[in-house]
Amino acid sequence: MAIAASISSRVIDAVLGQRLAPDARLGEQQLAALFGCSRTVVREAMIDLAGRGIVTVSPRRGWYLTAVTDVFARELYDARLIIETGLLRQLGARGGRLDGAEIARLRAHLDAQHTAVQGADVGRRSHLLGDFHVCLARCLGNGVLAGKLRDLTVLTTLYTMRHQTPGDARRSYEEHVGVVEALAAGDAREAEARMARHLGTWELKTTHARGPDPLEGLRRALAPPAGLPRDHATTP
Amino acid sequence: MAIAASISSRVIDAVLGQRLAPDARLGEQQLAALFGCSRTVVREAMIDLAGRGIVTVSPRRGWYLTAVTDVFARELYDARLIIETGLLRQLGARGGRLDGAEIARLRAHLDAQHTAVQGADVGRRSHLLGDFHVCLARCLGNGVLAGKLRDLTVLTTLYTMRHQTPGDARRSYEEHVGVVEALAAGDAREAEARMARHLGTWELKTTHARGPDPLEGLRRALAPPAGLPRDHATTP
DNA sequence: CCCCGGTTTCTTGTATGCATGATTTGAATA
DNA sequence: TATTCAAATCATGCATACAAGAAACCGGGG
Repeated sequence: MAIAASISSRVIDAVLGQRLAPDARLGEQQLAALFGCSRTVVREAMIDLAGRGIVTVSPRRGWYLTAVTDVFARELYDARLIIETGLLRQLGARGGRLDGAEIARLRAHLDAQHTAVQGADVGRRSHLLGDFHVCLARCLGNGVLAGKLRDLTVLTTLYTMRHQTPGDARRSYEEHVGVVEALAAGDAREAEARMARHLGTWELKTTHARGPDPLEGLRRALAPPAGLPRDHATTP
Repeated sequence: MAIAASISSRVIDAVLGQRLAPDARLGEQQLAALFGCSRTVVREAMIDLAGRGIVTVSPRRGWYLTAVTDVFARELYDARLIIETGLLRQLGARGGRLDGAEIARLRAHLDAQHTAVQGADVGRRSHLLGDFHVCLARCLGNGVLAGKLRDLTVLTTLYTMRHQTPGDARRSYEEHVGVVEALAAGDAREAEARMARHLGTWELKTTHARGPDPLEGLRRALAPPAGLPRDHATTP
């Protein structure tokens, strides 16, 4: 059964690292061959991932990474905002603060993000920037919400890969630093506000891209080249 | 595959209705016979439930309903508080209010709770009182968090079945009424406060029962009868 | 009476085989 | 050339068979 968990984990890593895009096909046979096990084990992993919303099964057709719709993405961002600010708010309400070891862990994570942001590996960058939120939630002491947040982060990545946001990695990193610094200073309330702003800007970026336009993909792909006359139109 | 979902659903219903207690054994063979399918399908349901934390597998021994520990229960209550108050806070922050249809749905649910609280079916009572929170979350428009909340409610039930709280069903019902009335009046902020108080009292009830006492169950069971002399002690 | 060893039974873990249905391919036809 | 229909292909859905390990059971010895 550890094999199934490993498959799930590898798929999640691949998504976070942007090596797998939404609608990517995950054939049972292929994964079985790749991991040297039978379809039964692959199936367990797929069912697990499906329960977390990361893959979707089309009956008798196959398993695919879920394509996150706009309205669902809105729910995702709402959920993340509620969970992450809620955890920080709770820390503040209880007058608690993170101990040195946890602050150190967060700072180490920030260091990794820093080098990744300066590097060229866009997958690793995305992975670390997303994983920071999970790491923070875990430091805040709630494993249940941390686990859910990991799934939400994966789904968020699946969404942003399509609607490629500006991807201002540097800014995201700096906002992460701001949150950790507030926590290190023992100011949980400020950390909460900064996190709300951090997630809020994301939400805005996607909000302007909303609107019921099911032809978004086609429209973008088939848009006429700007500035060129339609010199090969079929109906003049 | 609909069969597997049905099995999961039936197990969840049984827990919410307190017809299955923690540590209850869920044998693959027995469930297969009961649902008229093969172990393969049962296995899918178990894996799904395991991913949601509702069942736990002991290798080569069997599947059991998870026994929620005290520290984990604390996380559960924290998570519920964050999610439920967060949803209400978000509604207030956006200045929105529930429309008539949703208020009506909540009121209908309250009616069902009312009759159940007065009735004798303790299972149905527990089921409805727990389900109210899920219904509310769904009315608040976030399916992701509503789904997670359902799982958390199941786990909460598994915990309270052991540490039988006073079970003040009437009071719970009245607090639910208070939340819905605030929502009907368009006062999301008040609804949030009432929900926080509602969940807070629960948390208190379990908090006083906390403390690292792994012998709690034994101690309670083997406590000497008050007032009676130990006239049959083995060592006089 | 209690304890210890082997055996038996019962459970899940994994692989495999067949059924079913969706998709694609191909040729025949208007 | 475009279209339609049948057959082949390929994927998952489900059941079953076997392997492996855990717990229970039973007999013998102290």
